[in-house]
Amino acid sequence: MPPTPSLQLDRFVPYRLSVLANLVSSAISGAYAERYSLSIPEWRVIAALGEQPGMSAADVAARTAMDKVAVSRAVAALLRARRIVRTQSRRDRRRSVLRLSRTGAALYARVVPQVLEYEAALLGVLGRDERRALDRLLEKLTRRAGELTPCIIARLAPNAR
Amino acid sequence: MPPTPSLQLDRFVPYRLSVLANLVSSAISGAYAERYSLSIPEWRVIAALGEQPGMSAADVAARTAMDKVAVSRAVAALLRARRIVRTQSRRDRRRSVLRLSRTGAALYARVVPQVLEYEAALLGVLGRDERRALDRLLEKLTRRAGELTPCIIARLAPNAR
DNA sequence: CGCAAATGGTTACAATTGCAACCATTATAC
DNA sequence: GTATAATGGTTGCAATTGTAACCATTTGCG
Repeated sequence: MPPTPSLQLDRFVPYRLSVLANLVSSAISGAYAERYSLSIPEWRVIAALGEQPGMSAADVAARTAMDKVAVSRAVAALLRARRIVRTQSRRDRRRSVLRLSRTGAALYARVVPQVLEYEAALLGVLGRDERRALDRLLEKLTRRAGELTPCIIARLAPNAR
Repeated sequence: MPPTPSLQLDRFVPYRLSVLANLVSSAISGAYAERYSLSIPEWRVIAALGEQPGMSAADVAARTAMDKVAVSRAVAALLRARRIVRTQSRRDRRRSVLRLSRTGAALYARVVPQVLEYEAALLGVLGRDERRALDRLLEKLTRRAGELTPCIIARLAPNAR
């Protein structure tokens, strides 16, 4: 009987999740990074705007779970490359209104099928029921992780902001 | 019929995996980072050595899916803090032999229950069958992602090293 | 109204990270 | 055997990233 409850790394779900997510992320970014010189945050912004045009930077950040600084930098790079265009909201002059440019939309249209193809290849090992189970598990775990995180932060840093 | 097969970010498994893994990782690191001033790579090295003492840096890298540079730096920091000790392999004088120091082992013993507790809380939303399903899915997807990654790399960068 | 607080967004600076080059040692080929 | 390649590990440098501070605008409230 070990004095410490034993931790087996490759039975440990957080670790396994991290390894899997990293594998998948780097494979996906391989599908556009070099080819179109597009960083991961830049791609995320493009993906968000391709799905729902007209969002502000803050909307994009919320939508993609990115940091607002990361969004700001990605937006700056995409503007420089003329892959998106930015206007100002009339109602709230702080808010930007972001859209894909023609170039950006073309890029989006080229990359989307590739990443979907990757996803299909990945999920190809799963049967219909397994996919449904995966969907459900991701949903449940993400919700629970979201509930757990602020609480842990509060517990460990009760004085935080 | 859209000209582009549509990408819905929150139906897209790679994206969902990444969000979940980030949530979980930051929650976990919250359990030791501040408290023991231990970075994520440092904790990974500790965890690997706690589970299997005597590994070399390369072994640790393989075991934890970390970059060898990251391991090297984490090892340097842990040596400075006297949380691990390093000797040299007699048979191969390039290889290091790493072990937790008494301090490191104590740290390990204190952190392990916390991270296990977090894992238990996370998995608490799942029933027995769901946990089994999760285990199986993680295994299948990780294996598949591993198979897919080199192939994609090869396809996109046929001239790579 | 008028002031404090909140929000959107950017910038500066420091800390992390990744990549390539490197040294030392060991394995392989001739 | 020696030359060459491969492996273990570290370091330097550049790029990425996170944090905090900041400006502008808007919101909430007395």
